[in-house]
Amino acid sequence: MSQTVDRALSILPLLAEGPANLEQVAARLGVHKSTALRLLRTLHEHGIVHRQPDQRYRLGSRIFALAQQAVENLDVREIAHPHLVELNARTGHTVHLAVHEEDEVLYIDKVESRYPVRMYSRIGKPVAITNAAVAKLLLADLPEQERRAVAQRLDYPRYTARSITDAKTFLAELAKVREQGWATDLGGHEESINCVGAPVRGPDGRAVAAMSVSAPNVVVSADELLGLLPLVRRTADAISDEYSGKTPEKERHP
Amino acid sequence: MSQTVDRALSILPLLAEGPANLEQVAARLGVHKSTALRLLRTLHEHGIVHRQPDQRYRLGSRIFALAQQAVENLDVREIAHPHLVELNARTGHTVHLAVHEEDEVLYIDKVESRYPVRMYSRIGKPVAITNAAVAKLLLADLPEQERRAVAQRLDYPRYTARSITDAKTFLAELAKVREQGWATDLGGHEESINCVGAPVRGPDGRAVAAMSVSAPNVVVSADELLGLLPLVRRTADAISDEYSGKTPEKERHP
DNA sequence: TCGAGCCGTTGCAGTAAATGCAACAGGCAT
DNA sequence: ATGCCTGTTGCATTTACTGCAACGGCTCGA
Repeated sequence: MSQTVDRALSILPLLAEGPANLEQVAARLGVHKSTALRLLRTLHEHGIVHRQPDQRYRLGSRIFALAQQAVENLDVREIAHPHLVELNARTGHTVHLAVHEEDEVLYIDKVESRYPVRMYSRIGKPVAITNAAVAKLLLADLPEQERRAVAQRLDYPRYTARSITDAKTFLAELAKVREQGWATDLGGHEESINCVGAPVRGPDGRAVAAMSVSAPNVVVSADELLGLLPLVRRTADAISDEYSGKTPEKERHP
Repeated sequence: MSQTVDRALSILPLLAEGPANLEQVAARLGVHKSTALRLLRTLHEHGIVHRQPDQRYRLGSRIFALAQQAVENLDVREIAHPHLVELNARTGHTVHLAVHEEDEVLYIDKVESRYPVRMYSRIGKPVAITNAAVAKLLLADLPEQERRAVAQRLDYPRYTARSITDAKTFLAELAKVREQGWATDLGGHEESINCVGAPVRGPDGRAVAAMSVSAPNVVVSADELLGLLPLVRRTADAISDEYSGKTPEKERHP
């Protein structure tokens, strides 16, 4: 739409490949040297572009600062909420969103089941970290050393007969979750409740949150709940994409 | 220099603060809505700006992708080299640059001492990881869990009487190094050789490399070498800034 | 149901601002 | 010293950016 800006922005991916001098930039833009110079100057004034001692141009610190500030000011909950609502509308079950924080995993959003039977949980409340699907997802994403250390520190209460009650089993479960990219909790926390969940990832690929769908046995069987897995994963991926600022393939013709 | 580009770039820090709609952007730029719209469109086409479902604008994934690609294609050695040469010119001693890679710390650049007595080292060769100043610096920067795990895995050869020979001592030394932001090796690897070093940090604050000045006892005493510390640190910081694309305060009037 | 208000979008005419040219300048190597 | 290579500047041309005003879609309230 705006030619000047268009040209200026086209410089960025070019410089991301590595340092380049004025002539190279001008050549790849297909413009006169003087034009390229003025564009680079403007980018330079904004700190987007950095000038090396050898006069060549590179991407500058401002790019890093902007990227960092942008993620800091992003609110997962705000972005995720509409997706959670939609998933709840489609399935009718309780949907949770959780984050990891200092050896705890906390619910930060929840959309209640439309069925009369509901499970107990509250926004801001720590989850059953050794069994909840969202906890497995978030801990599975940690680097190996830290994952092992955390697993050692935890308590393993036997909520039910199917609870995970030791670090070794837990780590094995995390490895599986890490591998497959989704997690379940089949009666490990509350006897009659099953969950299936998937991670929400940020622009760097790390899990920033996790979401799950929970339902009691009496409403749907574990197998039926697992049938929702593709939908849950698609939802989580959609949140990830939106959180990362990715624009999905949409508009074909204007 | 270029008004259009200047305005377009001014939008970025504004959006980094959080999502904003067209009017807000136009207002803060001091331009007509239609002008802001066209700028945002251009930014959008380049993926720099993302449009949320609620029509508001945010920074897009391209920012993150660019920042990431830029650091990947950056060569610390290339940037550091002139600084190392200058430091060597000023001090006369051997200057090393090293990086951390899979439980090893490797020399990736070296500027030889001007004195006849030289120390043995080679580019590409692993350093004495339990004693070298550069190794301490790079390992001290790891997250605590990983640092502990690495320390356990290492061997602790007794090169000299002053070598570090156990994990506990090593971890204590790393903690000290982490705290003070610089490191030494006083005869821990070779009896008669002392080193003093400082870390090179990337835009995110993590150490991407470390550099050191080494000299034999017969040329300068350990105390004299320590006198070079401020210079070494300034050099390392200068490399860090340049690596991160920071432009130091320079030009006052054009 | 209708209408008012809010915001984003579009077409257009005027002109400001970007472009390319050509000449200059500074550095480096021959 | 001299020539080449690359970045920089002043200027005339005209392109393409701007602001205006009118339109359109949507939401909210009467």
